Amino acid sequence: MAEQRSGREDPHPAEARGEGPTLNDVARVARVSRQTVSNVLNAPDKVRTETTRRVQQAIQQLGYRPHRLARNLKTRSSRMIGYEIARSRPGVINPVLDRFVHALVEAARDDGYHVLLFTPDEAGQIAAYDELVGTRTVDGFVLSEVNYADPRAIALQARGVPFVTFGRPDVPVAHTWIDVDGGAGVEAAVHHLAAQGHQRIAFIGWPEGSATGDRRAEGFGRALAELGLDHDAALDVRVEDGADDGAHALIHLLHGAEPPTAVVCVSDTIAVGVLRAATTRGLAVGSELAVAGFDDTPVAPLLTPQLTSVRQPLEAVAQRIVNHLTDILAGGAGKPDGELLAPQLIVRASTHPY
Amino acid sequence: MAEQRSGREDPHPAEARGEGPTLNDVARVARVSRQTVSNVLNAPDKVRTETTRRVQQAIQQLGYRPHRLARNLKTRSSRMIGYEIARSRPGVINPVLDRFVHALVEAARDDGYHVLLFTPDEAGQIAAYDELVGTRTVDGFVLSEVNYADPRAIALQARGVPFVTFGRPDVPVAHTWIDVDGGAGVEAAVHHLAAQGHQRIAFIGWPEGSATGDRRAEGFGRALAELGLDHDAALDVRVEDGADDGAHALIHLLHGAEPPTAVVCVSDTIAVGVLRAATTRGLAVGSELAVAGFDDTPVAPLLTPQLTSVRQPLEAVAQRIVNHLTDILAGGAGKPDGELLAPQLIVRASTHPY
DNA sequence: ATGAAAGCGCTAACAC
DNA sequence: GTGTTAGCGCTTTCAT
Repeated sequence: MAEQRSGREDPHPAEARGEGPTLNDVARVARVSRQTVSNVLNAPDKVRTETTRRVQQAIQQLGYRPHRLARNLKTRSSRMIGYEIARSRPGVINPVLDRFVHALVEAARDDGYHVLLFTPDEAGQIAAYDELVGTRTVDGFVLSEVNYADPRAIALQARGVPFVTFGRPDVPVAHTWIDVDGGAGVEAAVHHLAAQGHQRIAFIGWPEGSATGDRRAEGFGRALAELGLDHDAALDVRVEDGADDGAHALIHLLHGAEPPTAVVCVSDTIAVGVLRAATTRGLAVGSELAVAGFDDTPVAPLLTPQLTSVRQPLEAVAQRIVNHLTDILAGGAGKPDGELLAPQLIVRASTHPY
Repeated sequence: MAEQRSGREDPHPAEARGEGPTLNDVARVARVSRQTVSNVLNAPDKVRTETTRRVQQAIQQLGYRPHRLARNLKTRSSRMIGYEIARSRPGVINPVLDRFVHALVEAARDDGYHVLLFTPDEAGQIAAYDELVGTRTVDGFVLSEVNYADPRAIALQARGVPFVTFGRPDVPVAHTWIDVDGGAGVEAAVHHLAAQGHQRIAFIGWPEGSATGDRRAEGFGRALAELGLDHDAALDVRVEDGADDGAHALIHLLHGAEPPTAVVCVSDTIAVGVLRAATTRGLAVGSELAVAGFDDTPVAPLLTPQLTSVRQPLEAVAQRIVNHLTDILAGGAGKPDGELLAPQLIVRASTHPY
């Protein structure tokens, strides 16, 4: 027998649909209206304690969970953060993925967001970002490995899409960023080596043009100046990011008129090559030649000797990035802002003379 | 002046809302109904060419993109695949994250899905899966590193949630899985070593109880049997997954009555330790002691000497997993099914006598 | 404090 | 082929 009109009763109770229970089901069981249930969930102080209790119980009993899509459609937000996962390059130890992404996911979760991974297709990198924004699949982005004039940052900026970068722009602050002071990391390594008595300290960096690499290189120059050491151009070399490149660089350095007794590398990958070349040449790493790397990748403690390396506080970076981004998404924007975090030198046997 | 009533005209054109254009806007511009626009997008053959053209042009002109949330709410699917990202353990090289996750994202994208990353909170691992399913945030899951009687697989199975695993269950097929034949990988390594003339070949595996580890160990026994070699219990040891553990294991092996001339390791992490211990003892790896690892992690080619290792076809695994999962999600289920892929031995200097 | 009504943007039935 | 009519499950005015 049909109801006396009036749609009071939900014509499609959950059980009948083979789906989970809805707000309606909860409301019916708790004998309140839908909105009251919604209020219990989203504005608890608007509801009387007794009512709240009854609703909570109904929720419990039915195993109700709000339908995220429905909520998001109404709210006009996906509560999703996009992160582009880079293709892994063979022969290069990805310094970021493992720790950083996990930290990102954890931080996002604590702020009520999820992380959506994506990777560009033939349509191109920017198109991938546009697609995600256009379909409102994500609310904002986290960019890592940003470089000077990063095309992604420029595009997102132009479109007014919220994002925070891991890495800072060169222009005066235009968007919010978090970065690790790579220069300070190299500085710390050089000071550490000088404290061990080293006078001829070399730096093997990346070719000019990468923001990250250039700033680390600057730290090298700064440290030498602070220590009153000569900045010998012959001891400041640039190679691609590969172990073989590092090995060749070391051999080249050793062939110089006044070879270095210590080497700071811009990456662990390069340091691996340096270690190998040194060992091959019969140099005792640690005592005869000190070597430091950068990023403290998982292999650093596994090498022989264990590699001294500059560790980035990736967990803190991820945490701050998510905090800033969720702030922006919550509308509590404030001006774009930057934050520079300090890295930490992890000293191991490769820079110990004993 | 107000419209003559009748809601024919959308009272909220896109420009007025500061949001992107909607189906309505496109329909208005193309002078067709909403439904026709929807058909152009979802059932092109239902629409006349001429109409299609006009609609396409309107879409173009407005820069329209379907609102994913709205579509998903209607279709009752999120087109999202959940993947639990494991916390990175220090000192262990994660063999999976980098290549596998990227491949997963790429494969999912090609099938019209996105990958959502998550990690459990205090509520517990299974609770995290339940939450995602309950809120209908994801349509299904990919599980990696599954073990015997994996609690996640059991829980999802019980709830009827679609999922595919990387790794196979021990019980007769209950769900769809893809796996790499680890035993065959170890077998290949042993055969390769035997071909080099080695007779005393050792295996350093993980403690019993891990599906992956046990199967790799079985491959060792199988290979010895095939080669007619003795399965000397003293040459078949089990340690935790760490470089130090590998180093200790090798030292222990070398102290035996009849030490091995070759060692196959269940992981690259262990192999790193073996390499280190061998070098420390003055053993020439390659000629005096051959060493093989497993997983061909990014460090394998960076070690000295370069490490022979068994490489898993992670890209193919991801591809197959996503294909199966999207099939299931599309309703074209079929019976649960398994697929075993062959790994490939990458031979490098650590097992070469010259 | 609670309830009724409206509608987010889309697709699925069903008419025409 | 195309348009009309209903919602998907939720939140948000606005009454009460």
